Amino acid sequence: MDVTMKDVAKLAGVSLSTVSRVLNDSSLVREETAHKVKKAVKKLDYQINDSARILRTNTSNLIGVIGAGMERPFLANLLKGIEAEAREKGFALIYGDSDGEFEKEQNYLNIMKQKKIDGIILITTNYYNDLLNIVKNYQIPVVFASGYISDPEIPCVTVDNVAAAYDVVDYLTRAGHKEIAFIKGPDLDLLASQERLRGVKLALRIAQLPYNSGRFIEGDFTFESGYSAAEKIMRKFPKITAIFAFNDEMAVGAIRYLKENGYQIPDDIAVVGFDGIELGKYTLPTLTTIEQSGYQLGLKSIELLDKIIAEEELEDNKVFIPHKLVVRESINKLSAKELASIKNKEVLVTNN
Amino acid sequence: MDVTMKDVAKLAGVSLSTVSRVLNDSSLVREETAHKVKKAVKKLDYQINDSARILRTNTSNLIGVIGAGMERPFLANLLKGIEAEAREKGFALIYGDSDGEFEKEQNYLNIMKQKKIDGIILITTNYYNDLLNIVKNYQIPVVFASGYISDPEIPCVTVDNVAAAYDVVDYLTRAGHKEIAFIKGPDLDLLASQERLRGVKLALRIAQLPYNSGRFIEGDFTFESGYSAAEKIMRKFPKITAIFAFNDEMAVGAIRYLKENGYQIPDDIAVVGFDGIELGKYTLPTLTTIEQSGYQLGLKSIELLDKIIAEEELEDNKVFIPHKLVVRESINKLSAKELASIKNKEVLVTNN
DNA sequence: TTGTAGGCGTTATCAT
DNA sequence: ATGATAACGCCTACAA
Repeated sequence: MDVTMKDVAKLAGVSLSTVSRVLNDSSLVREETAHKVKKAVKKLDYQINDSARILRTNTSNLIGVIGAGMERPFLANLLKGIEAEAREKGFALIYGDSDGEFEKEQNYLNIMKQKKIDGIILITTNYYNDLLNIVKNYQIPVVFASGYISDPEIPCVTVDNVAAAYDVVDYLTRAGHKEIAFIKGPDLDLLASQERLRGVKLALRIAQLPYNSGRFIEGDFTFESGYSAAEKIMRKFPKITAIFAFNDEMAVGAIRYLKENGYQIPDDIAVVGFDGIELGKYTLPTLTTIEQSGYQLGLKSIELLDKIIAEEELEDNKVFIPHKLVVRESINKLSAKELASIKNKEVLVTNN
Repeated sequence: MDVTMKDVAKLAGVSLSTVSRVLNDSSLVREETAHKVKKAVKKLDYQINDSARILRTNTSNLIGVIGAGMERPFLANLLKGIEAEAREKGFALIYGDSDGEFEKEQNYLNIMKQKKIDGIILITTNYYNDLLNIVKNYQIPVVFASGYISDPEIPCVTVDNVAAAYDVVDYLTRAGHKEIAFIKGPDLDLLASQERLRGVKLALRIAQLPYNSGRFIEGDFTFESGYSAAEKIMRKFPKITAIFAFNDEMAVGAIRYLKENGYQIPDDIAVVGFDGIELGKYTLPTLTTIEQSGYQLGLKSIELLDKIIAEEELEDNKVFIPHKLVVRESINKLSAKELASIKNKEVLVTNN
């Protein structure tokens, strides 16, 4: 078997407890003794047995992450942010993908509980309401990182999807677009996509444009679904002048369809995405989009979770990360005057 | 504290060992007793304490994954494949990103050892030689999933990078391209990028074209590096007719530069990528590339690792996943006759 | 078929 | 300042 504290104690000529004290930097140990122990640790290349420690202390320095569709660039960066900040704070990560299925989510929740995780980050949108109950029951610190959770007990970190979607439509209408179609996310997505929908509706109402549910085509956040949604849109609504896709991949898929079929972007059709993934800077035309940082989202999620685990007082358990509309080639820019009218507009959208 | 086996035993009116037997489906337990126990388990919502089990059995059903740059679409899919197959086989995942830094890799290796992982998957290319030594020392089953490892003791799963890169250049030369430039990976990447380089050199030699190291521009697998590499290439080698980028993102970055500067693709410049990420089907022009499945790569890696953990006899500890050259709009297709000359060619490249 | 008891490697509570 | 000892929750001989 592996080297244990016992071996270290023997080599250093001290007792088990002393070794333990040294390893946990207890102050009540003579420097000389500590030195002996450390030497023995190094010599034997001793590694602590985490299971034994966890069994005894009931704290694991382990954070569980349950996600879905994490191969999407935005979410891949989210995971990267989570990992980096977790490492920084001394946590290791248990990672599971739920494919958006409730059963798998439950399953991972159980596994993670069995491993005595200190906290959990949920990046999942379909059955979050059902999850909420389980999670509350489990009494494990949790942070949602996939949208706004209205339950006041549940901490979450997210972009302000309503405001961001509002900004997009607001910009488009001020640029003169009256006939806009939308590629929304899956109806199963109860968070981000629904929130963006609300932002869109709000902006349409303010601009006194009609809300026509037929113009919202369902996609699933893939290139392919953006492509085929664009096809549907142009067939059903040939008079459309702008398309707002609820993520960048769908927007890129739509652009491919449009260009393939002879539409000029932005002159015939303006296209806007959401997320601000790197790709958007390298398409032709480059992609106008809502820029938000997945990495930042991940980082903030761990930060919040860490505070909850440490039982610190929270300022707020709802955290928003910044976003901004980045206007690139896929839409026509507003004139300076038109732009000013936006800058001065009153804040119409609040965070709920 | 949580519910333990003791509580279950008491409620079911049996002893601890009986409960343990039931939970591990030992055959030596009366069905009736088993039923009682299971009822108690359900009633109390008992969850095993994994740390205690691991401490006792010294096996964790935990697999460690150390990667770098996992936000790249190909690698994100690799992780997805790993996760799916690991779950299928009853493993949970500990995931760590090394940023390609040796120190972080070492660090995670230690952490994972402390957690008594059953095996480890390494997706890292920079210092793999240094890692090898540590890993061998640790005596933990390992699989490399990022390139061919020549050390016969070390299992790995990978695409045949040499053959694939050869295929690309072979196709280009037969299509008449004599002036080809390359966007390679980081020189620090000691695996995939180096192997592709070898495939390229081989094909150039066979085609009796000169090898000119100046025509290999270093990139880092990002869009941005592809863009700026293309810029360098066109400035230094205006007579170039084809660019082969060692991954799809760099190819897309290059395409953006070329189109932005008035080059027609493929007529002025042909462009080929590597990986076959989904995006390549939606660019304009669509991207010619080597298609390999990251998901499949992940799946096979776990499959192999699982066999090693179970101490099954291996057919081979070097596993190759399939690849194929997918010709899309970014290069001109070969005529049927030219194509035939490839199909009939003798296999010039072997797997080492 | 079931129960008893010892031990996995730590930490924490007592003494000393 | 250090050491002996009892848990933590589980598995597994061995005994019954």
